[in-house]
Amino acid sequence: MMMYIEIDFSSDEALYMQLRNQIILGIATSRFHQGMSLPSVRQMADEIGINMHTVNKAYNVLRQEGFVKIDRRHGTVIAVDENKVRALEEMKEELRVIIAKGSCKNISRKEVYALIDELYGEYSE
Amino acid sequence: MMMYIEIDFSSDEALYMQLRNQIILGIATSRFHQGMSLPSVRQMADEIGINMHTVNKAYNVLRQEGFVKIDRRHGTVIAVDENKVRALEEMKEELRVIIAKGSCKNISRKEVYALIDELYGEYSE
DNA sequence: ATAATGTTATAGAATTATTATAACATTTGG
DNA sequence: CCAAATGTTATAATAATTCTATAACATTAT
Repeated sequence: MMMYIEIDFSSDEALYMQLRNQIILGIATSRFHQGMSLPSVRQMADEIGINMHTVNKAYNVLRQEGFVKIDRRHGTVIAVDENKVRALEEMKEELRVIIAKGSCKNISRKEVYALIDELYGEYSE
Repeated sequence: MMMYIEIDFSSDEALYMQLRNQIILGIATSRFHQGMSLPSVRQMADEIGINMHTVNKAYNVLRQEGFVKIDRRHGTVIAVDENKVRALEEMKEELRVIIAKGSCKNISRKEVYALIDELYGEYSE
């Protein structure tokens, strides 16, 4: 099954992080849904032209972050763990410097709201 | 002049990025203001116990991002370049995966607004 | 049984991050 | 004018991370 994952080999972002991001974006846009199996590490590696271990690393990051469950029987399956408290804490830390940067550049709260709305528009609802 | 920069040597984040972040946070919280000189690369390196070149790297990233100007005469000086269009574009890209992650975890737009408000509260205004 | 799964181990190459010296031209301060 | 300080550049070495390459393993699906 084709996943149509886009990897930019000239990017400075690590391949396993690009893959991790693509899968998170895929879940957010409902291309990937709860219970759906991801290709095996070997299939995914073949499809996008990278090494098996790089895929494995991405899958394990996703497991650590509560986006998939990895089971010997069914491979890697989308399974979003909704620990909202933890997710909110993580988001706050991830936003800290980004918002500081915006504040320095005189970006208002409402302008950030608008960006949030744009992005939420691209995702669910 | 003491800058009270906090570096975590056990963090997985690169030292030069930690320093870059601390300075951006310092500007956002008005600890550092427009026109203020940062310590020379050698002084800063001594103060926080890292190498001169690592500081130099951080300063050059900050210059690239429009937070300081580096002048042979006055050293490195806080000078925020307010290219708002560019800043908004950068912020949108930085938010993309973070918001996708939140959307997966059922974090609502309003909950993100609240986080933004909390963080803006820590900064200017 | 055969094939496919994730996992583990080992090894090597490539890139990045960090430190260490040293030197340079320029500019500041006494 | 002279000494000290500035950012910059060069070179080198070490460490850590990233990515690839094989190979093998136990478990599970068909």
